[in-house]
Amino acid sequence: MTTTTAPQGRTELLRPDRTPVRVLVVDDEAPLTELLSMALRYEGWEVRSAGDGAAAVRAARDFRPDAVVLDVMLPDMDGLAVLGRLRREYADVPVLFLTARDAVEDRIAGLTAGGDDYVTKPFSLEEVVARLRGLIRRSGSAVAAERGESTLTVGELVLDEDSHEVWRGGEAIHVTATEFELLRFLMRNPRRVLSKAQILDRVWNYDFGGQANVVELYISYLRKKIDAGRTPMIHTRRGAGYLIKPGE
Amino acid sequence: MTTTTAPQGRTELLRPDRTPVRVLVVDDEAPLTELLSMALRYEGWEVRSAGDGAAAVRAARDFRPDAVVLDVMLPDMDGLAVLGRLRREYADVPVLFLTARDAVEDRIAGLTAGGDDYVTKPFSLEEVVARLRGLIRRSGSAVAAERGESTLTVGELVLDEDSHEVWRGGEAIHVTATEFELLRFLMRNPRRVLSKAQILDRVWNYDFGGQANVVELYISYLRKKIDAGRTPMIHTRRGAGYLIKPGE
DNA sequence: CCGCTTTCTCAGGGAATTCACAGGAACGGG
DNA sequence: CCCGTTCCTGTGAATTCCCTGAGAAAGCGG
Repeated sequence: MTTTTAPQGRTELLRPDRTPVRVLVVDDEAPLTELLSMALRYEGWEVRSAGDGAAAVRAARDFRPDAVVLDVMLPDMDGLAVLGRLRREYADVPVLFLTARDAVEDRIAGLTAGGDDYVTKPFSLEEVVARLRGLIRRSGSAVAAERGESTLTVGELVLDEDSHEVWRGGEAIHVTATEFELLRFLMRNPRRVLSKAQILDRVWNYDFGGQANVVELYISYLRKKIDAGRTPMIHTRRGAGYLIKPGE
Repeated sequence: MTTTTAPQGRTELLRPDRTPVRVLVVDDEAPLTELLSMALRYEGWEVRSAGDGAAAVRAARDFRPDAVVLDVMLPDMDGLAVLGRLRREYADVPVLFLTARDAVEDRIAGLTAGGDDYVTKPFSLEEVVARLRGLIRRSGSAVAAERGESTLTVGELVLDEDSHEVWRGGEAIHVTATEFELLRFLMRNPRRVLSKAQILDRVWNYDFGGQANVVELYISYLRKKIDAGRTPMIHTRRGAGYLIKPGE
């Protein structure tokens, strides 16, 4: 697990009064709450967590979160009931739902109606963070410290989180879903070495049980697409990890 | 699964004093009220809700809505009675009726004579939002922040929300009701990936319990009509969803 | 009531993607 | 310069994801 602490500067989100964005995490599986809290704090956000619906409602009342991460399955009450309660006293807070993959079809119906969003378990932290950022950005409860629209830029490399498109120097590059998430993670941490363990933690689902060399493999894929011929932007720091930076 | 929909700026409606449009939702089924409120708030509107006729009249009195969504079947009094009361003290407010599909069509016909409109249950959120927009726009109680008329345009593709007509580069294209709503949703979010779940949520009726691959099917239909031969505007982002954008 | 349109399910086929494995290359310490 | 370690990448197989034809069911207009 990751232990770094510095938040990303580039697209940092802040509340209008320049204090950190506040996020409430509601899930009954403690390890998961822990994992999420760490990842969100890493974003520079203030995090509070609750293990059941009642606690969630209480927490919301005095914490006044800017966004909520809510497991649809809770021990005491249905996630939907919690949602109802939250919305009653706190109408506009955007919610990111967590749900089991196979529950999607039926229970999710209507959840994303209000502009909310959801992620299926098991998820990757990058996914959760990206979605949450989107929700907060769009809810208008936060102010983008810099107007970054929905794109990340590193040198001549541009990645659009809305359209899932990538360009290098104007030329469009096709990337697969996994490649996209890996590249997004790299680009959100330009010039910073990311270890393979860190990458696995953030980009792959938290229950991924495969070989650690998938990271090497996908770095290799990305290089073929991003760096092919040109001056390399993706660099290896032997024994440490990988980093991306502008090519010259 | 991806991204959420963002509030559409393009055709945003505001009151003459630049405050948000106000909508009163009257229905006795709480989950439905919830769903509607979420979707309407997401449009940037201010929403108040009431569970029965008496509450509705009371709410209208101090909320002064610009439009009302009114279930024709209410526990305490007939929707018609509510309408009467509302109209007595608040003559011009446009009303969108909600009615069961098999309800007597002629009674409704009379109701909508005055420029009101109705939607049958179960409805899709896209449908309700579109109708409500139409009502508000026509009632003159709101001012279009930008003059968007009633058409959506993406590249050479034009969709008229009033007449339900579609053209690509001048050539008229016939689309069915479902195809129209899907296309409208895509066009309201150009260049943004919409997940199949999101599309199901907004375009299909809220009680649709079918296979998620209807979305694939209807995308396929639309492509045959919109993209046939020409440069494609509808794109698949494998593992993420679909998006529409100008074809060059 | 009949025929046409529209909506939707089902299932097969095809293609893109993910991932394991393994041999070879590159690196760095001694 | 040698050797162990770390990293790179080709091959191929399994899996997932997507597309679409065929046809049943439901709706609509006359």
